[in-house]
Amino acid sequence: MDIQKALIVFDALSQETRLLVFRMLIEYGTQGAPAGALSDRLDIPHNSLSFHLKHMSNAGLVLSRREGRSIIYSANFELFTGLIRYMIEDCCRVEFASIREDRKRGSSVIELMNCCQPKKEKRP
Amino acid sequence: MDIQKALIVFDALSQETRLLVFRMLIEYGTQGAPAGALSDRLDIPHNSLSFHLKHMSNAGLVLSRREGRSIIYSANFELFTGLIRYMIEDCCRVEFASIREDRKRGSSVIELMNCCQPKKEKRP
DNA sequence: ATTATATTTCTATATGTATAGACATATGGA
DNA sequence: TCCATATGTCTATACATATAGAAATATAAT
Repeated sequence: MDIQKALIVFDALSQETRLLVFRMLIEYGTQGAPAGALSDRLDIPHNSLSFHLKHMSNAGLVLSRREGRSIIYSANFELFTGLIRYMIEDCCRVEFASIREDRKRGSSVIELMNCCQPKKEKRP
Repeated sequence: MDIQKALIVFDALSQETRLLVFRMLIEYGTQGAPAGALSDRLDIPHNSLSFHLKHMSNAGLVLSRREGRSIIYSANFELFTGLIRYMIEDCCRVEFASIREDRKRGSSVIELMNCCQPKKEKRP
């Protein structure tokens, strides 16, 4: 993940309909759900939803496949976790967040500090 | 962090100038940097930068304080880590990411699964 | 083949956003 | 007070985006 890709993904996540769709797709897991189910559940006209799904698809945030008459969309978890890694590695300081690989478990372990309000020092 | 707040922060991060500014502010740590330093280093007219700093400030992504003639901006790390927590808690499945509190260390520990091939990049 | 279903594409329109010049405000120093 | 410095606000403009009706495409069922 580089900054250009991160911008595209942040943009895809910065619109209410799209974030709602993404969260809903997460419920459906890797199996995904047809566009119509999302359209019905979110009460969004099918053509408007199609516009946003295309936007998310271009950003790589969702994957799609045809099954009969339906097109099944699913969340791209790998891209999403890639964005989280980018945020830790490129947009955080070690004092606030660190990341290390746990190869045995095949995972990245992130430690996020519970920083209180950054202390403002008063000048005499 | 709720969905409305997350949308505002994603939006603030979805524009190149703003993401560059945020990353630069992270370099400066909690101490921050005056608007002019950012304007100079990024070669952006001061009024354009002011527009984006105001945008980021409204989103809560940066904090500011006056020091003499300068206005010092700093990254709001707490908000940023709050967004990461939101992404894990509300936008991920347990199969792909989990979060737990380590109260002794005062931190949240996130485990991100490497869905496919583990990709590791070192920060400079 | 014809029709119904599922979704996308086309189109127009309304709204939001980024940019930068010109001007305004706030502070500190001479 | 006057001036330079640092930053913000106003304004116009160009560009991007969201929305939804209408039409088009692809598939399945009859």
